[in-house]
Amino acid sequence: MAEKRDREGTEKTNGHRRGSGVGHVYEILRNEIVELKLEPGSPIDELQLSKRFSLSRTPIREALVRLAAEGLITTLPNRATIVSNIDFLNLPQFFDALTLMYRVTTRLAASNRRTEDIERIGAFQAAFAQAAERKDALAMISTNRDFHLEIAKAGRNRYYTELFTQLLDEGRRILRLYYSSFGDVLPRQYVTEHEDMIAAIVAHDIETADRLARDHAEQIVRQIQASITADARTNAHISI
Amino acid sequence: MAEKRDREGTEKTNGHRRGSGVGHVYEILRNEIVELKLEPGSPIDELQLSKRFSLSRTPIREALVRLAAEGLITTLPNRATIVSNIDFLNLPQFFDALTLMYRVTTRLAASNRRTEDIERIGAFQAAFAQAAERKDALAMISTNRDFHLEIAKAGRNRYYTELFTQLLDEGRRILRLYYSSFGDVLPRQYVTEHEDMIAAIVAHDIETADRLARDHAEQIVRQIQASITADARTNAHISI
DNA sequence: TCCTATTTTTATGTCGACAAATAAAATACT
DNA sequence: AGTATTTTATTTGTCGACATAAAAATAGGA
Repeated sequence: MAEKRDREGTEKTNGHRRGSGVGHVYEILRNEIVELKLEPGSPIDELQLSKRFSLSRTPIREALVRLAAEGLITTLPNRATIVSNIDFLNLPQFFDALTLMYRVTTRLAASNRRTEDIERIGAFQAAFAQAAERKDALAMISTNRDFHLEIAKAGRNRYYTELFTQLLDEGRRILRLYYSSFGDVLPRQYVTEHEDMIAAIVAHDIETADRLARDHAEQIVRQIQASITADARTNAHISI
Repeated sequence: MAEKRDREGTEKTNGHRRGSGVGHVYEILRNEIVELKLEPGSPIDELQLSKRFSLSRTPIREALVRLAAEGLITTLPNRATIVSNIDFLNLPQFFDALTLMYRVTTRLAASNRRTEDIERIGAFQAAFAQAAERKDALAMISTNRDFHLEIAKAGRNRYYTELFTQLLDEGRRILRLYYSSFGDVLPRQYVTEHEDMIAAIVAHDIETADRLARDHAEQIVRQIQASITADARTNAHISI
C-alpha cells in the first residue's frame, strides 16, 4: 500500500530516474575523491552514503565497486573501504607513465585531429587561461586536465585516453595536496605552452607536438616534485 | 559458545567463503570471455549465473560491474548485458597501443629487472616453448600472454602493467577467433625471439630490448592481420 | 597493572522479494 | 488481413532484512 503512489505520477518523488542512481553516485564520489574533499585514507561508510543519496545500499555498493576497479578506493575485506592513499613510493612510475601519455596523446592528436576538435580544445584552453589570469590554482588544475583530455580524445585511441584519464586524475589528487604553491610560479608559461601545442596540432606537426608535450610534462613533473620537497613536513602525517 | 563456528565443520556447506564469491565469479567469467567460451554478443543472464554459482544475484551483479568497468561486457540500460563485441573498427588503435606497451614494458624490464625475475620469466618461456613444440596454438596464445605479463611485472610500473593486461587479453580474444591458422607459421621464430628478449633483459640492454619488443609486436600484429584477411568470410556473421 | 578471554557493537556480504521498464504476445480495430 | 493497442512475461534495478566477520568494549585473572 505504501508504494502505490507510482501509479499516479509519471515521476518518482525521489527525483532519481531508475538506473541513474549508480552512475550519479559514482560521478559525485569520484569528483570528491579527486578533489580531496574525501581525504586519502578516510573511511567510506555505505550506510551513511545510503542515507545521503536516499538510496539503498545496493546501488551505492555498485558505485563503490566501480571506484575500486579504478583504484580510487581500497576495500579491506570484510572490514572497511577507504579512499586510496596516494602512493608516494611509486611516484617515479607515475611520472614516467604520465609523461609518456602526454606525448602519445598529443602526437596522435596532431596526426588524427579534425577541424571540429580544435574548437573544443580551444574552449578548454580559454578556460585554463582565465584560471591562470586570476591565479586560481584549483581551477588551473581542473581545466588543465580537461584541456589535455580533450586533446587525447582528438587522438582517438580509447586505450590511451582511459589510462590518461586515470593518470590525470591521480595527478589532480597529488596537486591538490600542494595547490597553495601551484599558482605562484609562471602561470603565463603554462598558457603559452598550451597555445604552442594547439598550433602544432592544428598544423599536423607531429614531431613538434611530441617535443612540446614532453617539455610540458617535464615542466609539470618538476612542479609537483618541487611542491613535494618544498613542504616535505606535511608528508610526515600521511600514511604510506 | 566457543564451537559456534565449528558446528558444521569449518566450511560452509556452500563451499564458498564469505566475500570470496564476487572474486570467484569475476575470475571465472573473465576467463570464459577471454577464451571465447562466451561468444562476443551473447547475452549474460544474471539469474542463470545465480543458479550456476549458487549465489544470490547481488554478488553476481558486482562481478558484472567489474567486468563492465574493464570493457569485457556491455550493459544495455534496463535491458540486457552482453559480452562485448570485438571492435574491428578500432583494431589499428589496438595495434598501436599493444606495440607501445610491448616496447615500454620490455624496456623497463631491461632497466629494472632483478635476478629473481629472470627465473619466473624463464619458466613461462619454457611453457611457451613446449606449446610451440607441439604446435598447440591455444596454449601458445595463453603462455605468450603470461610470458610478456611477467616481463611487464619485472618492469615494475603498475600503470603499464594494467593496460598491458587489458590489451593482451583483448588480443587473446582476437587470436582465438583465428587460432586455427596461428600454429601453422614459424612457431620456432617466436621462441627464438623470446629468448633474445630474455637475453637483452638479463644484460640490461635497454635499446636492444626495445628493438626486439618492437619487432616481436609487429610480428604478432602481422600475424593477426594475416589471419583476419585470410578467412575474411568468417567475419561476415560477426556483428560489429 | 597488564594481559587475555568474552561480550557487544558496528559495518560488511548476502539473500529473497518487489517494482519498473522493455520486449514479446495477444487482442482489438479499421 | 494488416496494423495499432493492450496485455503478459521476462529481466533488470532497488529495497529492507538477516548473517557474519572483525574491531571495540568489557570482564576476569595472574
